Amino acid sequence: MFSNACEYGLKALAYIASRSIENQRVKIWDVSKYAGSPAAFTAKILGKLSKENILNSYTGPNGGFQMSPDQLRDVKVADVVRIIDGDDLLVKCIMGLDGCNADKPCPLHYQYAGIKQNINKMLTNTSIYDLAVGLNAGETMLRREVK
Amino acid sequence: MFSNACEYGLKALAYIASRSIENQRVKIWDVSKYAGSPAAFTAKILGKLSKENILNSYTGPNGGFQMSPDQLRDVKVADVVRIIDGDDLLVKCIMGLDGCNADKPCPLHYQYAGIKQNINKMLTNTSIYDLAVGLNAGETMLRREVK
DNA sequence: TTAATTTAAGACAAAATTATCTTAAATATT
DNA sequence: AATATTTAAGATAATTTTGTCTTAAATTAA
Repeated sequence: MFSNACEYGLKALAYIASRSIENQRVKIWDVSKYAGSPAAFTAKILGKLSKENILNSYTGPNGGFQMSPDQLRDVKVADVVRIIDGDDLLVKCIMGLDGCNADKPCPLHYQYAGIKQNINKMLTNTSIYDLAVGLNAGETMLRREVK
Repeated sequence: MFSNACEYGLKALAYIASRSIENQRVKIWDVSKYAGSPAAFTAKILGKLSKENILNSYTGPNGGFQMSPDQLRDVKVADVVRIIDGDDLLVKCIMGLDGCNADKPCPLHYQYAGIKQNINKMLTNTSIYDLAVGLNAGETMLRREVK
């Protein structure tokens, strides 16, 4: 479904958002620790997302990563998936048939059509903020336990 | 969703099944041509599937690939996906959270639960035969046009 | 201005995936 | 038996993904 990079990116953002809601800026080691993702690799992913205005990064002491209220409000899971994995998951035919549609369907087209629609809904309707609130409420988690 | 290898495998099987229904055995070049997949790579995938009794292969003149009536009846898309891609798609957490469940859910758990269930249904309820009948009826296709 | 902290950027490397090519084995036909 | 046909198996290679390491740049504080 998602690539490792995308999973890391979403988990990192969920954590950063959960702290941003509390007006906290977090460092890459914190992110790595709480999201359970390799620090250097996650840093590279966050750099890419930062360039795309998904979150903000700051160098120097008191630096780190943070999401603005605007970003918390606007960024959807779909935006992150598109940046990291491209839009295959949102648009591609499940059998890889180029130009698959209701007129020229692949053999799985109709079985998959509803699922694809629901995946699109999930990705476009869920914001990073939505991922974060459950974390802060202790209702959801990013890893089994924090070392 | 599926790997390239899995897409090739499913398309190849759909074509082989469509010919097997007509009691025809097909050669790898035919498969490659009609499924639009690289021949040598597809052959390797079919070799693996053949070992797992998804279809039968025959060497020599009049050789090729064919599915038996039993295989046509019994083989589900899920079987093929499991052999080629493993069972991640059927069981894994969308965020990669180890041990994600309703008690310890990842932030996307509830949004994804229904989708995951529907993916499982699609894969376990659809047989390779189902993929083939639409092809023979001219209702579905495996590639834009055959060169 | 110097030193410490933190992310940025890119080189480097390991592993997985995708793909091709060559040789071997099996089978059928003559 | 010899030959042609076809898949099997494994070597090889290219590409992508995953991941680390080093150095640079930015920022803060003393």
